[in-house]
Amino acid sequence: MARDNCNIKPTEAELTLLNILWKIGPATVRQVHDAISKTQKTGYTTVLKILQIMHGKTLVIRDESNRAHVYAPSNSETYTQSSLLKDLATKAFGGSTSKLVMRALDESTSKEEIADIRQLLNELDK
Amino acid sequence: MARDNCNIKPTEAELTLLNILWKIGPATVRQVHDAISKTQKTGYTTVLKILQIMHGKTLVIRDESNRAHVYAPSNSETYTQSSLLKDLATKAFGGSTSKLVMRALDESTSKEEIADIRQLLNELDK
DNA sequence: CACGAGATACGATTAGATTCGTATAACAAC
DNA sequence: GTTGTTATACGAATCTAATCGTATCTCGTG
Repeated sequence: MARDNCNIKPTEAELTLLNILWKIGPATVRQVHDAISKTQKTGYTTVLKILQIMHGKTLVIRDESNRAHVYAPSNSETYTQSSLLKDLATKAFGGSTSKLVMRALDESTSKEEIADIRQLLNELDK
Repeated sequence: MARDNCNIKPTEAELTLLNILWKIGPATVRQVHDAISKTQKTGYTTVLKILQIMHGKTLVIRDESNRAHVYAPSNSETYTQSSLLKDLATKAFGGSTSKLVMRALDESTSKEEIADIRQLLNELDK
C-alpha cells in the first residue's frame, strides 16, 4: 500500500529501526531499544532521537496518547523494499529492473529459490 | 572478478562518476566533467575532488604519467552491482537474495524481461 | 624567459547523519 | 507533597558527504 509521503529514503540507522518496528509491531522507544540492544550497543536517547527525526520526516507515525509514545512505520515493509529497489535500479542499473534481478541471481541461488522465482514469473506471465 | 580492496561502498556522487567511467572508459577529470555536464550542473573542481577522494578510497586507480591524470574504476560494474545488491539484501531483506528478487519483479516486468530471467534461471539450474 | 591556458592540490563551507549528555516533565508510591 | 523512576525534549559534538574558491604548478608557444 503506497503512502501519502513522497519517497523519503530512510538512512541506514533509520532502516535498522524500521526493521525492528516491522518485526515487533508498534512499539515504545523502550521496546525498540530493548530489541536493538540484543544485537548492538546503542544508547536509549539515540534511539529516541532517531525515532523523533523519523517522525519529523513522516517515516513513522506515533501515538502520543500515553506518556510513552508508541511508534509505527508509516509505510509497509513491502512498499519500502520496493522503493529501495527502484532507487538502486535507477542509480546502478540504468533503471533496468531486469538487469538488477539477473545480477542478483548467481550460483549461490538454491534450487528452492529458483523454484519460487519461477513460480512468481509464471503468475506474472498470465 | 573480485578485487583487492575491502567492500567499499561508493556514495551517491561517487556512483555517478563510476557510471560515467564504466561507460566511457578511463578518462581525465575534464572528460568526466564534460560527460556529467550533459545531464547536471557540477563544478569542475567538484568532480576533481570527488575523484581524488575515490582514489584515496581505492575506488578508482589513476595514471599520473601525464599532466592530466587518467582515472579508471578499480572494480568492474558487474562486481560493484553485485556488492550493492548484497548490501541491500542484508539491510532490507534479512539477507535473502531471493526475497529481493521477488520483490523487484512485478506487473511492470515485460514479457521479454520475464523470458530473459527464465533463461538465466535455466542456466543456473543445470 | 615570460605568459596564459589548463591542470592538481588544498582548505573552507554547508548540510545531513549519528551519537549522547543533560534538562525537564509525568507519574506512582510512600 | 516529596522522592525516585522513567518518559520526552533539546542542544552539542562528531563525522561524512558534497561543493567550490583559491592557490599553485606545468607546459606549450611566442
